[in-house]
Amino acid sequence: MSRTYGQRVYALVRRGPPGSVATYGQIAALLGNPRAARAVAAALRNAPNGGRIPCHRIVNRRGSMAPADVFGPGVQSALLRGEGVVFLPDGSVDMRRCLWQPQPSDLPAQP
DNA sequence: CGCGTGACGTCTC
DNA sequence: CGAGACGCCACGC
Repeated sequence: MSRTYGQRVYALVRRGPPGSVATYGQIAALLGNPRAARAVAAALRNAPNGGRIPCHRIVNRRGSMAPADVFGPGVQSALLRGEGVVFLPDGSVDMRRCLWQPQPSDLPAQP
């Protein structure tokens, strides 16, 4: 089945555990293209929330989250806080502590 | 069917 | 070390 880039992104994002966050570039790199961070964002932008995709766990490389217009005013930060994500005084996520570290076992099997 | 835009990141000068 | 250009995918017009 020809899976679109978004489908692969969704599958990987779904593996992200609560309390941890991942970056666009990280997902793209895991897919094999570290320069496809924008593609990840494009896919998540149209990600079907009905598919239970924790798109709110994806933040940028600096730990800043997407504009409030995307999810809502302070919604993403509230969701992350509810999961136990640690925030820094400047309002960004503490990547040093909450960055998702995927193990080989958590990654999809290699065809 | 083609161009421009957008939740980004890496590479090059 | 800083700024600029390119790359990737999906969607709207």
